[in-house]
Amino acid sequence: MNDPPDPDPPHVPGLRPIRMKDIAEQLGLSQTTVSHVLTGKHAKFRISAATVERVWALAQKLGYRTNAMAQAFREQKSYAISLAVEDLSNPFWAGIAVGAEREAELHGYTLVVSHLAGNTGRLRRALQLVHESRVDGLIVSPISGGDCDLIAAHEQGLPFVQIDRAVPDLDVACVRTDHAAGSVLALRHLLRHEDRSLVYIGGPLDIATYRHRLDGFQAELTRSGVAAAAIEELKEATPEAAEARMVELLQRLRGPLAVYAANFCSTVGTLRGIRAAGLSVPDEIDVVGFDDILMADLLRYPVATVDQDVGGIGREAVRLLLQRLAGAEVAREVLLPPRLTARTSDVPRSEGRARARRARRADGSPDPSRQSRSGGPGKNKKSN
Amino acid sequence: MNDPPDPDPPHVPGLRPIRMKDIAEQLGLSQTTVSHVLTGKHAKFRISAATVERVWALAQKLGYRTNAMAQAFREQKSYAISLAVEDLSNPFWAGIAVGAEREAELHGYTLVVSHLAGNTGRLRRALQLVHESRVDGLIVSPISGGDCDLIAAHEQGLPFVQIDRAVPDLDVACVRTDHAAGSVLALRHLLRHEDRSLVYIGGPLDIATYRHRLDGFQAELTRSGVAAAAIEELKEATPEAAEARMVELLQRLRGPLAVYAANFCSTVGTLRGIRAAGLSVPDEIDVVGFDDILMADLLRYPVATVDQDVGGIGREAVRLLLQRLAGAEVAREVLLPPRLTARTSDVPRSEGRARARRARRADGSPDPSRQSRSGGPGKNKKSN
DNA sequence: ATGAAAGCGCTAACAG
DNA sequence: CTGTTAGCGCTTTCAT
Repeated sequence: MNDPPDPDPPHVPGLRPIRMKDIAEQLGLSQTTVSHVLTGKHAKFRISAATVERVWALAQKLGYRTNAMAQAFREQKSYAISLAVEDLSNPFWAGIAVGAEREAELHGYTLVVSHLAGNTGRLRRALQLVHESRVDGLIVSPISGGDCDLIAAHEQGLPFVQIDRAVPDLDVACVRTDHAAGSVLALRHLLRHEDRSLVYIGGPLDIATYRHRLDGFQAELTRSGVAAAAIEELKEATPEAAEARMVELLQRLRGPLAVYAANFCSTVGTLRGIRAAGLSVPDEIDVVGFDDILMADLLRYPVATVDQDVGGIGREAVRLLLQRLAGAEVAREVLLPPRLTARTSDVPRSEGRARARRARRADGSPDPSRQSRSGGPGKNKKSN
Repeated sequence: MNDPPDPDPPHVPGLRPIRMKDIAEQLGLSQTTVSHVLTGKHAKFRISAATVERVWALAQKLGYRTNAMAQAFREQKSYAISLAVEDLSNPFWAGIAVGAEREAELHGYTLVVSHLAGNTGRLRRALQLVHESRVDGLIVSPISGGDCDLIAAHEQGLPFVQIDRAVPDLDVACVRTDHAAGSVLALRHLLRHEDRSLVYIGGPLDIATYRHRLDGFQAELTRSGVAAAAIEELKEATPEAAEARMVELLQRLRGPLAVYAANFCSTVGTLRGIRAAGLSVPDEIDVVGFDDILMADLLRYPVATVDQDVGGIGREAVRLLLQRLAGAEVAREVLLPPRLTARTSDVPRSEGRARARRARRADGSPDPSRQSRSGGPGKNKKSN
């Protein structure tokens, strides 16, 4: 329509992005030369400094942006990776996403997220993204029922890495917390008091995660030459189950206890059971939980927790995936060390205050304090 | 290298995806015809049923997948949108991401996430993604210091929508909770007892969100013909500030109270202050908080909360963005109604149990109960 | 030191 | 009903 009356469009805002061709034409150069300059290969092609300068200047003036779609098409690389997790709204997975996004960005990659919600259909769609080259590779946390899909995907050579959980007998890298090491931390912490009966309470042992935690606990017991008063396996990892079991346990067991509640829900249930029994933590019963996730801050229970390096899981998963995309052989398993966070009193101070800050809402207001804790990308705001 | 000795590769797994051309050649058809069939336009072009069938069969057999990059390049549409939020690891934003991802997927779009962490550099990179056509549009929650970047982006015609917060005087759609309506819910709930002094405690009023909440509260006060005993504006929205204020308040005010703690941190602080004073909720003091976010479940405080429809914010933001990308005029502001969740006792039951389930870790174990609550996409698992 | 040309996989306008 | 052709923006030989 109105093409002829528009022979010199300097920078009309939303209309038609600038292409290399545009720059070339206005400069009386070939598009090739512009490409050489703009992709930083002017040295290699010995473009004259003057030309380089002119191209740069005009590109700047016109607001040239490389067209990522054309580039992706040309190179057959989308520069995007996908993260498919069970439940993005869960702080555990969200933390992984944060770490992954950070690392991906560092390498010029974009992070696409998929919320699987236990749905194998969604898992298949996530795998599709790779097949369709919408993303170059996938980071996935295996969900129940999806094992065969992942096995098939691997046979087709589809590039992915697993996180948190590994499909049995599948030769694909997995990044997760070293749960056994976490149990070692927990036990050593509990062993700082003498003469306490040791209790382990955790989730069902057919789940590999819980198996690892108990194994680590028992191995360290052996090494320490001590015995546990009770090993409690819950049939269901819920606060209710843990609370019930704890109440029951407190009737059986005498004397001061040291409890390792080996997962989040067990921790909550354990604390409730203890409170219901009218006992105090940590004076009468000491508790170490697993996974922090805001809880300790909000409840202000003086419990120590074994915290997973969720950001690290995301970060390492991305690194592994990118290595694999680059054709390198990668580790079969990457274990990240957890850390133990001790909390001393009911009154938040120092570290406690830092944690409180993480739960605070900013909502547009400047955040006065902003320094990383332990390298993790886990700064939080906005909780109202 | 070994190209000649491989003239007929049926479906070698990871090697070279099948193109339309491959199908066309093997069938002695033109690539165009294959395209017509595979894109479902065979009716329009009146392709013979036999041909359609042959193409379909071979595509199936060869495992043809449309190459999204080529398609994106051709159509100049990436079929990806970006969600840039302050802090992905915060359940509020993560919930929005879940809702957004669901809606995006429904429309064949992919969701790219960016974790801004209050960093304007990251915001600019998020805007870059659109400039570079890596994504078609952006959903962004304005962060402090980023207003000018967003204003500039809008002037350049870059397609985006805002969530939760709106840059003042910027004519760009914003999707957020109807905070004022939330306050109405809160006040009506508190007014169910007679003879209670009403207290409002909330964050600083230079933040629009908190302003809206107080405005809604006061408007409803007027409509109800009642007066508040105290309107408390905290300088900082932290649990510590709220607790201190509450302690102070409890010394000043006599008689049964009904408190509206208008944001999450205020709620936590308020409850702590009340507990510190040895008073009981809700018998001596009734409390309505703002934003659920696991708290009520873990703390089992019998407080009601005004909960935001976080999934809905994500969903509507995507809808608006896609409409705008389709060239439609869109609403300037979309307000989502919050809902009030009442909790009656200390013992979790019915709804309480459903909430508990959300906080539970599945980790590979099958999830027995799986039905949506109130249309929101917020099924949760994995918290250990 | 610069340019011409081909092609990545797909779609669409236009012929037959 | 099916095929020919051109082109999306960019990179990359290969010439000059």
